[in-house]
Amino acid sequence: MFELSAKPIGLDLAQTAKIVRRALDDAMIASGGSLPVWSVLISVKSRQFGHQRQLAESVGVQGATLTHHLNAMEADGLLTRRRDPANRRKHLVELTPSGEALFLRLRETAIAFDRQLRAGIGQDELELVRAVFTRLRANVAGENAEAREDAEARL
Amino acid sequence: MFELSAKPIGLDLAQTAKIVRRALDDAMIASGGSLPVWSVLISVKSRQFGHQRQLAESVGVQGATLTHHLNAMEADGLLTRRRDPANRRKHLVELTPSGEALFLRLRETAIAFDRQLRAGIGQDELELVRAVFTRLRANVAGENAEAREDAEARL
DNA sequence: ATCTAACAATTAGATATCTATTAATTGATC
DNA sequence: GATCAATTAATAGATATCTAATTGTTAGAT
Repeated sequence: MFELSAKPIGLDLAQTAKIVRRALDDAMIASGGSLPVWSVLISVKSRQFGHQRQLAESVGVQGATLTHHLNAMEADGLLTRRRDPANRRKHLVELTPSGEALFLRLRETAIAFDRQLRAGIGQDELELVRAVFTRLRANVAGENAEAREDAEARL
Repeated sequence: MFELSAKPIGLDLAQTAKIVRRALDDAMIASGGSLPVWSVLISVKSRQFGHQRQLAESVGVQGATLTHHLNAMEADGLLTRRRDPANRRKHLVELTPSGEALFLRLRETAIAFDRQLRAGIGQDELELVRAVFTRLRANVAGENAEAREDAEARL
């Protein structure tokens, strides 16, 4: 209609991701957490003694966003932060027993959600989708570089 | 490791969507708009004389979020809102010449972005990915219904 | 030893989104 | 015709995210 493909793949991707993310968030809330809380919990568990910089990357948010969630989770008694004695710029993040318990509960929810999510989709199809995802990310990485050059050119 | 598949498809979906969305937003900003602005512009153009309720659905946000963007875009002189004489509860949203001009500019950006995004991906692969997206949405729709029942059961 | 650059986390301020509530209008029923 | 329910948009208040600036700490250079 506007010379755009009937439905740009980026639009389909965004809408699907929004629906799925929302559903997972709902499920996590019903289990006493939230999607960001689950992301932080699994990242902390996956790399014991991780510092916040690594942690933020693992969660997939900026450092400031992580600080925000850690504040809330520390206030809720899910984790503790203390200075790394070896390098006092760094904070060591560790789960409390309460945090461990919530991790276990949310893990069940995540497993059930993932099972439901991939129902009726073959392993080969999933592999192909993952490959396309990889290509999509690579394609916009190039796009980004161009946009950055454009922006710099205007300075 | 935690009995979750190496990388849940939902996680891959979310991360890819975030990267692509961000890249498109950057491109739109470089062209003098933003992703939400582009979404509103194309939705308004697609359904001339649309009311806000339909418009919000088309954009994929809640009514309150649309109001927020319309306020900003009206302040920027991109569109006008006026009462529908036939039903004064409804507002008619229309683009100004400035809004039309921005639409044309951002359309170029969107077309270029979509071309870049799907580079090196075959039509058959895209079809399969779309089919998987449809299945993912259907799968979480069921999940949602269950969560809702759970929530109600607890009241 | 001091000074400067780099690094880690936090804070401040902005945007985008949501749900719940309110205000205005319409239509239907008594 | 008055009242009550439904509809539409706006507002209020919350959460999640970002970038930019700030604070404290470390390491390297002179």
